[in-house]
Amino acid sequence: MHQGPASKRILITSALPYINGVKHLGNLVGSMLPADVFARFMRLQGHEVLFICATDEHGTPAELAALEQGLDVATFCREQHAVQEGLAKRFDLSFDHFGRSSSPQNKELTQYFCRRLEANGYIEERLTKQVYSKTDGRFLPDRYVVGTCPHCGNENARGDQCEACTKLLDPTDLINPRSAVSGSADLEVRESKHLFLLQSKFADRIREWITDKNKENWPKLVTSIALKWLNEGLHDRCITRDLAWGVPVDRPGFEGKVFYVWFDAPIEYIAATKEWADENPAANRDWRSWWKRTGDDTGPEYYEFMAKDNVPFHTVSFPCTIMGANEGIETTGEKPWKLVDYIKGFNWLTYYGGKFSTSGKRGVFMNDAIDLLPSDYWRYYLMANAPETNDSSFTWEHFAATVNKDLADTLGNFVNRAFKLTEKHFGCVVPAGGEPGFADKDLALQTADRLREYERCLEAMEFRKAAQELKAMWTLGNMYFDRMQPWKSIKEDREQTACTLRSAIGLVRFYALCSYPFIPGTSARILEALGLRLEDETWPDGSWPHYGSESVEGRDPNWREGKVLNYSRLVEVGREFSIPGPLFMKITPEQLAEWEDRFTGK
RNA sequence: GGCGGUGUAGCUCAGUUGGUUAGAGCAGUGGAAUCAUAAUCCACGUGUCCGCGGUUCGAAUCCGUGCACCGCUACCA
Repeated sequence: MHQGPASKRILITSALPYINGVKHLGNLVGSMLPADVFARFMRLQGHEVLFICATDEHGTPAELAALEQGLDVATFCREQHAVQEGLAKRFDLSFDHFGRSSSPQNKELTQYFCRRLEANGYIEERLTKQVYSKTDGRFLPDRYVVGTCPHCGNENARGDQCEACTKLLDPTDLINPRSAVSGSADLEVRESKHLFLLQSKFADRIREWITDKNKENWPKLVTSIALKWLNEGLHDRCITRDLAWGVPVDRPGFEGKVFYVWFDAPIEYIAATKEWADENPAANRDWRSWWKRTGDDTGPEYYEFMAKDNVPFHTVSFPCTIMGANEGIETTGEKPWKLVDYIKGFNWLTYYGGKFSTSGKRGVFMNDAIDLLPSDYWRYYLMANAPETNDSSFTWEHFAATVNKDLADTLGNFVNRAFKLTEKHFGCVVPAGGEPGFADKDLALQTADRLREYERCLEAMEFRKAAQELKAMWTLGNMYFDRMQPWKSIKEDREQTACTLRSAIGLVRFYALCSYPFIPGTSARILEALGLRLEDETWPDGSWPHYGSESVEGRDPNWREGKVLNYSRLVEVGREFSIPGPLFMKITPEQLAEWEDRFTGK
């Protein structure tokens, strides 16, 4: 892939999947997958992209999951990281680096940010009271203390809230409190010293930042969640915990304490970039250049992808960390750290209208999905139905219908009929002869309009609409076939038919490239059938063979220089191809029934 | 309890600042075609825009209210 002259630097991060267990399709479509589609689009356009993700490894759930499996937490995390990295590969998630929040780099940077914040007066020591379980030998987060609700008598109320009567609770409100970890009732309240980040001091600055002009094109979901937090009043936030697993607090009197997972997790975006640089010293990767503003220049464009549960931490908490650390940073000879330029937030993907649930094993998980079907099936379906402006519902019926109709029947079948028909009459060689006529130019113009809209949608990260445009472009190929009827014209005009089939094969190459962000595996298969390599390809634009303005001018009010591609010249005459066979297998009614049954929906 | 979101065609969803006969895809019905994975293409929408009330020349859109579902409520992440 070539880097164009107008090349931009684009930093993309996906919300970090939590280490605890395999992620489900909702997690995938909410951050990692759309970020990947965007990264692939931008790379193919010739921009310099750095795409960062990592596992979020700290926190109580990781410790407890390790305990349950009889592993020490470090081993557990190492294993689970490998599992998630393997799944990311199988879904063709093209991270430049898939890091770990437990890395030394993150330890170093987390401690650094805390020091910067303290230097600027944003850190305060406070005494807190917390429940300690002697049997478990640990402090318990509020919701890991269970007992009888004083309001409704529910015997399994959690220490933060009773789920039966929805009343908010303190762990000390509970009658007969016990540990959710061991069931032990041997609990006591102990005092503990902790660090607080004085977020309340940032309220005005965060509000100003979130409401400035540049945020007007952010998803409404994102700004409204941020404003909700601001309107409720920013609380100072405890950023340390009495746990063994995490980034240690490097401060006298804080031995045995670690930073709160939500403090160190976003910093891992930066730390993972350093991991990426450190893993290949010979490449001289300048990780700071991705995270620093440089003089008047604001540095790279930075995009974050996440589901709505993550939005507060990326619109409020992490920006506080960055803003607080940046104060007076010039005096240390350092440049300021970058704030995010665009947050793409997603709603929930539901499973038959209900919640995907890891603990309840409800829904479809990445490992199960990828064992059933190749990644492109999932990638296309999920992005075409991404929960962008609203929650959206996964059902097996809908999934099967989409795969069968769009991928197998519209795209797969078009590619197959183009290859098969050419083979039948000319062999597996791109045929010579003929000249494009009215219908060819009509196809080119219509496709150009679709392509322009498709590009606009992808740039704007409107993935659902982008998928619609993509499918519409595939349909134009089928329409072209039905209009030209090469199976009929071959009997009267072999030259003209050669041109038609050559154009169809040109369309095939075109589809391989423009579909690449969504279905990279299929793109690769198509290009391979044509004897082409992705590394040599570019986004279909003016550098591709196109009609000169005189050819179509006067007929088209939407004429745009260099964008109306001449499909009869997209693949050169005489090039040999192979027939890849069906690109997509249809999902049968039997499979559908079996999967619905196995993944207990409804 | 508080806050927020959602409720649009059988299904999944779009509907920019209120502006003519409310949209797309799928499903369904009819037709054309037969190169292809029985795949394609064309045509076809009488929808109390959740209910009620209000503002307005005009409301799916704004306001009030009721109902239903969902989420968050800061120590799960």
